[in-house]
Amino acid sequence: MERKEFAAFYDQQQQQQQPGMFDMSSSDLGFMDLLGGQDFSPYLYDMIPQQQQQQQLSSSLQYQSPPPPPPFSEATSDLTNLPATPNSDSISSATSNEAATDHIEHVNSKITSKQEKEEDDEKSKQQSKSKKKPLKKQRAQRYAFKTQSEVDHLEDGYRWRKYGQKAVKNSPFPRSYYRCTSATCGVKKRVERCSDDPSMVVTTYEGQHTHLSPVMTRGSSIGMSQSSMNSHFNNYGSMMQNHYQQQQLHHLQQQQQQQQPYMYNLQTPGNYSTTTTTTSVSPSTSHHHDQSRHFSTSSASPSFLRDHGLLQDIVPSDMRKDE
DNA sequence: CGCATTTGACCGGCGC
DNA sequence: GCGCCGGTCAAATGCG
Repeated sequence: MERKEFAAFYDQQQQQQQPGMFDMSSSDLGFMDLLGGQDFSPYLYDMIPQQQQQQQLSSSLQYQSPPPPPPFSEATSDLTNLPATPNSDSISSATSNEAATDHIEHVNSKITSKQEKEEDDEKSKQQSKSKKKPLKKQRAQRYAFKTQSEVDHLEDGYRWRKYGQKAVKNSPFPRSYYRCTSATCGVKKRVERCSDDPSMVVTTYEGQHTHLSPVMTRGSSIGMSQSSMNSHFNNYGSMMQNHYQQQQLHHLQQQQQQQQPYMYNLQTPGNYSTTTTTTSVSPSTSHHHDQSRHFSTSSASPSFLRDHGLLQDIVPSDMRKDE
């Protein structure tokens, strides 16, 4: 249900047409595909159960969650160069409709060309803007997070410089563009508020940091003790790194098995939480597929993927004592 | 003073 | 070719 909402939201954001047209399975596909399926970018986003959301909203919780920083480039290795994921034909089997798929592919190609252009532009500018050959360049990896938050720009441990803001079509909320302030790091992120649900903030990361988070080496500024913040981000960073590797691993397995997308849940309980839960969620609320297939939560999975509640996200698996 | 933000201009892709 | 749109630039401004 939540994913459907998000897919519809994204659809509106992108094209303002056919809202609510996707069914569950195509929604899942659509989102994954739109945002990163082609270049094998795992997309993480919030999938808070609706009941829980409503509870949070009605109780007017000051609910903020720092979106997790993308993994460092070292963590991805050459797995990022995997071939494009063939998704539309293999996943949209059950109830997806072709119009949605076409639309998704269209938008996806749009994104591709845009990104290629941006990267080309950046290169050509750096090289004294002489001639620019449209070299095929690999897309930067992108990660989208949907987060319930009252503030637009969430702390994630990195320092960002805002370089633009644009009005979003059919949305009263603007989209902000940020770049990582680190000189050698070209990571960007976009932050926009969901027009359908103003309490939700969509953060899209593009690229991977080539450096450690500043809060790993310095203090933080969001009301935590330095030790707890360092602990949080260190653990979290390593978790995400592991997580990311696992995603890629499982993606490979999934491609071989059934090429199913996987979904994650990112949500943060509590006020300006210092914890972020990342749990596996079966795609399409798993109508017709073996849940363990999408994200190996079974015994075959690493221990950090087992359900330890919040603990699994805060304490690295090798520091926990599994009962 | 150095850095971050704001904001209008600009650019290129795309659809008509 | 034109207009729309998403994304970026960069000068002006703000702030500690």
